[in-house]
Amino acid sequence: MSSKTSPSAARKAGPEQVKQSLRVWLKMLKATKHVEAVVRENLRVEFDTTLPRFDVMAALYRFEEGLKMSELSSALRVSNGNVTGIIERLVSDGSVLRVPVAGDKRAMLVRLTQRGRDEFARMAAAHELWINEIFGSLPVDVTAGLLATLDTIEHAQGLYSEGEHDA
Amino acid sequence: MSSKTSPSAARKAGPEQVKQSLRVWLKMLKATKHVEAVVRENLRVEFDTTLPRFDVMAALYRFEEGLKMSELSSALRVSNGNVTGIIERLVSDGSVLRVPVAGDKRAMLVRLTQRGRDEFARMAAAHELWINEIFGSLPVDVTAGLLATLDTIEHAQGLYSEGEHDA
DNA sequence: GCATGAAATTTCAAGCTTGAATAATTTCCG
DNA sequence: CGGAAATTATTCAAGCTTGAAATTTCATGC
Repeated sequence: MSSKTSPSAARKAGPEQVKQSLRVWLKMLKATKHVEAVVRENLRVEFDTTLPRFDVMAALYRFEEGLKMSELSSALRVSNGNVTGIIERLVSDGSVLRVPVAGDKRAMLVRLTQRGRDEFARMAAAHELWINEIFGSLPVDVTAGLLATLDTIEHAQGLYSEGEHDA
Repeated sequence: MSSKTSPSAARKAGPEQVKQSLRVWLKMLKATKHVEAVVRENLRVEFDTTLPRFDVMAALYRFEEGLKMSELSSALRVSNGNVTGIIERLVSDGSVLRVPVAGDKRAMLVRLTQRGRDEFARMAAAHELWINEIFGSLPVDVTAGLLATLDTIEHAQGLYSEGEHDA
């Protein structure tokens, strides 16, 4: 009768653990969305631009020599077609330049114009302050712990072969 | 000449702190996007649905009696017009029902159909497991610390009068 | 009753995002 | 060389998202 051996019981997640996981995730999501909303709003009001544009410019700022479309989309981890549209608008704004790649007629190199660089430098400076207004109040040991925990999350399940991590 | 008193120096954030804030934020954003991407992909592949739809259904699941469109959009913290489109699609899927509000011809109550409830229950169960796969490996004290830290972030700057917090 | 403003919702234009399909080019190999 | 496969980028349809404008209805005060 009592021969119930419950084979998978050892590795089974308790309902309490599942709930806690969910709770943490929802809070993390909420906090992230909150910060993102602040950044979006500030970008819109102070610089009349958007977060995706900002992200693209940030990537191009870092690679002065320019990036191929495919490099850009994989750096930002978004789809190819996505970047096409954003770059299009940045080009017509005069912030980004397209140059053909020597020796490969398929590829295009995109890079910031000087105007784009100046623009982004101003935005990045403001952005740093916005973020620091939110995160700057955390004690150093807390942010250190947060960094460590977030690292763990990223590597929690090696199911997805993450491409190159940017430094 | 040397009468520079630098009035704001006392409260000035050190460049090291700003950098650390930025580092934490970028990592938090990255981790959140990673988890979100997993959820989106799983919802798409296993249930042929989207995260926004899931979010709407989650809210409606919690309020069995239904919600007004305005209540729904403020619960999800998205724009009014946004919800309209999502509900439209959920209605034509047969997952959501619209009922007029007695005594107010402007308002509409939206609620899950039985089919919608069953659908969501299955999705929610799977969702819990996905999340637990990622967060379940964290030690209890770490998740506790994470929860506390995230709370601090939400309330770091009381610049925005947050509406009602959902429990 | 009636005007005036508030509230609830939809509509709209613009932009973001994805995954799939397409097109052009390059690379690999036989 | 010449064709199959891989790479690069764009196009496309569908859906999400926003803020603003428009619409309808309600509430208030006169």
